[in-house]
Amino acid sequence: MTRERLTAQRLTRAAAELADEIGFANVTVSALARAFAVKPAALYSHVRDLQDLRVRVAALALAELADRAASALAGRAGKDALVAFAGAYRGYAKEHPGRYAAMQIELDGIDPRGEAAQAARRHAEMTRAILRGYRLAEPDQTDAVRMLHGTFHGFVSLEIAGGFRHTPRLVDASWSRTLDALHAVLTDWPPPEAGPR
Amino acid sequence: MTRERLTAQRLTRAAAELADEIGFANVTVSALARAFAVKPAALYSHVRDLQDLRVRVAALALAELADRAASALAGRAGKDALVAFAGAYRGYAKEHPGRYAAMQIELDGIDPRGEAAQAARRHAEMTRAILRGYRLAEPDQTDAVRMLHGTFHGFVSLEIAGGFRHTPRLVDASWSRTLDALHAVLTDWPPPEAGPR
DNA sequence: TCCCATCACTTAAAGGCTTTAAGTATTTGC
DNA sequence: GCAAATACTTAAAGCCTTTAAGTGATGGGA
Repeated sequence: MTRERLTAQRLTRAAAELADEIGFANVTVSALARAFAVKPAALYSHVRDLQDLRVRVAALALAELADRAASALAGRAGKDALVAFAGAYRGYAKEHPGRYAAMQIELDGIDPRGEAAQAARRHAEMTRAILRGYRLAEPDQTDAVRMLHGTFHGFVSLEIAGGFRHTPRLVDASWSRTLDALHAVLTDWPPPEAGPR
Repeated sequence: MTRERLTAQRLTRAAAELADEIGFANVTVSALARAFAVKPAALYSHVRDLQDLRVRVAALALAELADRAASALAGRAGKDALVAFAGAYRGYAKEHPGRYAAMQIELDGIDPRGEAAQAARRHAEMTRAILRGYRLAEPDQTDAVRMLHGTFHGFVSLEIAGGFRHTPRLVDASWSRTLDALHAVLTDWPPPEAGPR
């Protein structure tokens, strides 16, 4: 019974699977060891500790999402690109809620040369690429990047958390109209202090 | 030494304090018991279990935020109301990161007649009140409520998580411009499929 | 081919967490 | 002033993380 040897990569992938199945918060060294029919202590040769494992899952998810977003973006521009990128984001989050949750961990003390930080940079670059279609100059571009990121993340995480389930309106429809609204406001980005009224 | 008796309310309040200090994820029955110089088991007369404690903190936070938002909204309308509401939301989240995190727990299996669900309903009502200034009919109103909620939550939680710290631009400025953009798009809410280009 | 070192995992153990059950002491109501 | 309820402690089981030491298989060198 020469079972497959453990590696950090295999552990990370399995942890990501587990996260989608039982929730990111329930991904523990013990649970992962059980999945490999191995004692918990065995994992510590491959992964520093639980925190390390979780950061690895976050990095995996970030990279996967960046890949998917890049594919979605390929060959598109303008509103098309916006919708495709947003769709990739939302689709990934809904297919992989555990991985998505992993991405939300504090990325503060993370190695800026690590895979996670690199994937995060790819995301930012893609968002800026979308905005190129709208001809926004700095600092408007940065503001718009932040607004887009915030809107995507906020909408999707409220949707996953069930925050929209109390109103019958289809969430897909609201998502679509939210993208229409974002497109409109990017097309005609208002100057500062557009004035009340 | 007649120390103050424990109650669910006092525990909840202390847990909220603790959450802001050490992070919501680190609020445990043990830590809370320590704060009261009491054995962990003592808490179980007042609170069903850890999950119950956490839901109580979430409900407290939701109610506090609803109060603050209501004050901010009083006597305002139009963009003024939007900015005040959003400011209350962001201010609360930044002052009380632990409580804010508590609000993000799955509210799925929650008692719909409980304090938490009630506070959530107050939030939705206030958001709709803001939108009254923009004369949106259903289903646009629901879509806009979802977009606003999502944008506020997403922006603020990315900010707290440190997602904006890699660009020098002041976050306050981006927040302000994001509100300008929301105001603009609410003022001139685009019809469905506004068409690419 | 044999041996030895390394590797990959197990065993063992300490310490923290949640949660229940049973015990004790204090307070409360009559 | 006494009995009963209350409020907390003690005790214990079970699960978690993490480190250290142990074991057996593997594979490279002679």
